[in-house]
Amino acid sequence: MRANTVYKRAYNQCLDILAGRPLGAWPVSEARLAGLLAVSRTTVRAILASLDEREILRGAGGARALHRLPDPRDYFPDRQTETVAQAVARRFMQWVLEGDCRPGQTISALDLARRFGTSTTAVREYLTHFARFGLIERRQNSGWIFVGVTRDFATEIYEVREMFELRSARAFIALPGDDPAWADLDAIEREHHRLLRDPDGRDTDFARLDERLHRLVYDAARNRFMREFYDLIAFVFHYHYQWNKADERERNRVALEEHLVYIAALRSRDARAVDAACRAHLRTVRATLLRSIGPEPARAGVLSRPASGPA
Amino acid sequence: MRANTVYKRAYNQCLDILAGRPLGAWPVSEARLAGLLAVSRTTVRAILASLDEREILRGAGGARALHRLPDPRDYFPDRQTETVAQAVARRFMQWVLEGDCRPGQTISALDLARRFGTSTTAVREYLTHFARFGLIERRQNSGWIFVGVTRDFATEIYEVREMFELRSARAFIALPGDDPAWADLDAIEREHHRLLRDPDGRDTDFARLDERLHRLVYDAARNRFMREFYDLIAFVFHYHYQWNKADERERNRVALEEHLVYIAALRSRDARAVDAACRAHLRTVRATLLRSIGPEPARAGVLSRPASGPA
DNA sequence: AGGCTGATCTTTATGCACAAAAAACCCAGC
DNA sequence: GCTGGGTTTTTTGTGCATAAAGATCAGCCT
Repeated sequence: MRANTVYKRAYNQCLDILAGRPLGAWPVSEARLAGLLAVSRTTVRAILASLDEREILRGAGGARALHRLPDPRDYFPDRQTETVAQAVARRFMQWVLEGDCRPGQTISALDLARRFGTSTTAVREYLTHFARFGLIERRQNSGWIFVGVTRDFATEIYEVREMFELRSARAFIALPGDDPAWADLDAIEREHHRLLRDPDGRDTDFARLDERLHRLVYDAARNRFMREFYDLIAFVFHYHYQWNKADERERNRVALEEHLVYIAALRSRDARAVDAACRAHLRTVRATLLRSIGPEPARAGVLSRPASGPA
Repeated sequence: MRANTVYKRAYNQCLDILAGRPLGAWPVSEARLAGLLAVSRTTVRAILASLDEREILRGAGGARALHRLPDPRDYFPDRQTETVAQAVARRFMQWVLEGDCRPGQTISALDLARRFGTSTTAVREYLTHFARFGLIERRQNSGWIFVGVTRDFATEIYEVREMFELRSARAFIALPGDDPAWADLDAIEREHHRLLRDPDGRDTDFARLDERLHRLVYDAARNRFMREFYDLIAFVFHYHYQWNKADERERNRVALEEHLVYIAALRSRDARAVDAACRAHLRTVRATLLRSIGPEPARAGVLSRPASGPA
């Protein structure tokens, strides 16, 4: 049976709104509340009915009034406000990143469904969606194969990334001076200096900042294909990041320095300098990734072994 | 209930094999037959049992013998050998190309399921898969929207296409002289001359030849992301081709001429000439596409007005 | 030994029917 | 034109049946 997560999320959100209100009249129409919570009126009615039953609200229509303030026990726990699809996505990522999953390994949808406590349909839906990244492949009537980030995969992705990012950087320096992207760039630069001064931040601080900078550049291209491609890059980055903790501190420092050169080049609007800084940085990043993957095992053992049957 | 299309397809294929055999001994092991038909031994066993029941085969193991030749009535009709997934894909394409679908229109999975005579699950699976092209978008808890080939979409796709194709063409001219791609290129060139001499071929002849040439170039990049991107280009090309029949003959002639220049440049291995020819051709193609889309209605009505299709 | 065959058994993918959640629709009354 | 009530449709998710793949094993022939 389908879970009513939309209702619960919207209900919680509604409590937040009410929490800041004085007791008494609160004449908000169903339609207006629906717009506010970004849900349908059907859901709003369910919420109002529930609030009425709990005697938080009273009356109807223009005569609706806030009767008592909500307290923490009125809220639904966070766990219950997550869609099944979201839960599957989260748990799959977690499962992959925990490393139970090696390149060339087969993935059983049924097994994942049991692991995640959902139906196979939910898992299947996620896998078909995730397959767009090319990290998993479907074997007809058989199952899924985790391709993983092989050496070829990494090389190919970085070939495309270089093209896209150079192009985007060119578009970036062509942005008008009053474009909000420039302010974002300033903020990002400040964060870089902060992180360089205090390198003891959490692991994810650098990763997040890195993504923020590159996405900002990518967005300048105003091209949905380039933008979407960055989703893949980001995943590969995080995936690889999880696996290669060696020299992490030093690597991050180098990357931050390169970013600062890149940022300065962007601000100078000198196309040649931008190209150089971008190329240099991407070369470093690619080298790091390839090093963490290690040498390819003679091109044979990746896909040939698990394919014992006629597939 | 799951349909046994794999079995039926393999069964038909098996009849084909038997049709060319003399009556008498036919000692082919189950495992070998499984490899031959590219199915599991479980399916082979079902096929053998069926052939035995119909008295086409007799005996077992080394003593298996062909008792009578199969006749046309033994075959399963083609209609039944198609997977549900394949059927949905085919019928969706047909539905889109028939033009029941305008940019900005919502798509109901339930409606499609009824139309195609399948379950909603099959349709959903296909839609999530097809969404990778960006031609349709999912609205959470609501449905799908057919984005279609808008002016922005076309501009963005061609920006990427130019990057990819220039890169691929560069890779192409770096191929060793004995690479089979050169022979393919020769064959494609001959087809071009044939089509120019006899322009009364079927509509799809040109489309197919165009795809063959461009895919050949793309493959030279040895990059899965570029290769996959061509799937999208091909779809957009066919989609648009369906809608713009004006000046078709003349457009095709121009394209064929440009292709010949492109091919000559590739064979000359002159990077500059290749760039020029490739750029010139892509400019033409993009202009054609944009003309067929028509002017964008002031950036506002894209999603609000269901009218103003690509025709 | 070791690979092949045929038989039996187990597991997984595929596809559908169905239930509830949530959106979308219609409509009278103000 | 907005409000709120009732109704219809669609999406989301689950459970389940069957097709098909995969695993296991005893016998048999080199």
